Amino acid sequence: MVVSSQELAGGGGATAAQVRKDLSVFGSFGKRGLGYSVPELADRIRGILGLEREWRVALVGAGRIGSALLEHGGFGDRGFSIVAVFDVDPEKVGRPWGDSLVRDVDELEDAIRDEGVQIVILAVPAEAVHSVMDRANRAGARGVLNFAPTTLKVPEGVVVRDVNLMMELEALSFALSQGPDEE
Amino acid sequence: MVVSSQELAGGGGATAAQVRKDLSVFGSFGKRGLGYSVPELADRIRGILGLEREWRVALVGAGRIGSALLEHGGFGDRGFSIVAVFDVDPEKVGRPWGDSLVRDVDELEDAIRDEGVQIVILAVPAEAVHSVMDRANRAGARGVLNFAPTTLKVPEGVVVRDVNLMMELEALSFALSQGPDEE
DNA sequence: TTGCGTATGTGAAGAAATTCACAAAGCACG
DNA sequence: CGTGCTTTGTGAATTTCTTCACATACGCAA
Repeated sequence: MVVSSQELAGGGGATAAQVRKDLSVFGSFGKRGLGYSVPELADRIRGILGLEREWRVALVGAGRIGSALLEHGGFGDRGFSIVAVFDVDPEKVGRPWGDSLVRDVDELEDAIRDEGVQIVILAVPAEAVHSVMDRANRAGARGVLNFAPTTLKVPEGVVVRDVNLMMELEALSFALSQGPDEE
Repeated sequence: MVVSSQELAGGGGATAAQVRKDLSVFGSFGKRGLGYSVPELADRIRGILGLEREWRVALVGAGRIGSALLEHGGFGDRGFSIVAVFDVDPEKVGRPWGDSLVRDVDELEDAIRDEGVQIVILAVPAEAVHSVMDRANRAGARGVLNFAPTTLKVPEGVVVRDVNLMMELEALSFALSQGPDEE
């Protein structure tokens, strides 16, 4: 099974040349006159994205966002293991969560160290984000997926991705305001 | 109260020149030697983003993602009104949801037309996304916020934003794999 | 093995975005 | 009013990203 840069481009919103150039950054694994072998391409991309290894993930905040993540599932398949879940609420601490139990957020540092957590998902209120993140970083976590509407100031070497629903809606609002009917 | 481009840049990850150039696209509202008046700037930005008007939003999929949205709140304050919630599950239809009730997804087109919905939030399984989106578009919705892991092919004039948690994690994975320890 | 059709990989050209750098403009103070 | 200090707004320079275009390489068939 084989796929051309043309086809790859068709799926997303890119051009064939774009696809080829992007892939070429990581080496040249395509057969001229033929295209890219799908299994090989998939392997290469997994390697590039670092999905070959297992990533150990901690979820902080056992609220709805956390539930939504759990429901979605499919993380394990892609190499992301949620190894611990934390909350401040004594009501929630001790309750079952997937395969494990919700732990008190006080145990965060220890757990990160003990479990070798590299990535922390922050599903906590904006006020709490900074302190949690600092503690997670100090304990050795270097990746953060942040759902709170805050711009984080992070230490060197820490990578943050923000998911901000309000911003997404605002982007829609902007795009629609520019639309043909409006201007 | 006044703020300089320098300060604005400090908050996010941009430079002062960047901020000034971006703002200048939409006109020049800043006082030389002084900076930008915060209230005026806020007003202008609201205007640019189209947040002055009310946007009418429908949520399709009364699952955890929907709950997370509801919990988050603050939409009304920013001009986004969730005017209807839909689901296929007969269990869920008829249940209360915020101020309203969950409606059957069969009513989608009618409701969009009747309520003047412009934006649809898709929190449904990947398989269902296309059919729901097509119907929403046909009924007049022009903005889509999609949580399903699918690349949507959309008609002219429709704006889509994707929120894909797996991709965010993969981006973290990639960034961490490039990190100082690794290469 | 030679020739043909196809699709990659990549320099070079072109477009877009970012940064630089500075004139013009406002405020404060005497 | 004039001098000095500050910060905008914006052309020009620079960097980054995208597209073009074509030589190169592969498969296949005869």
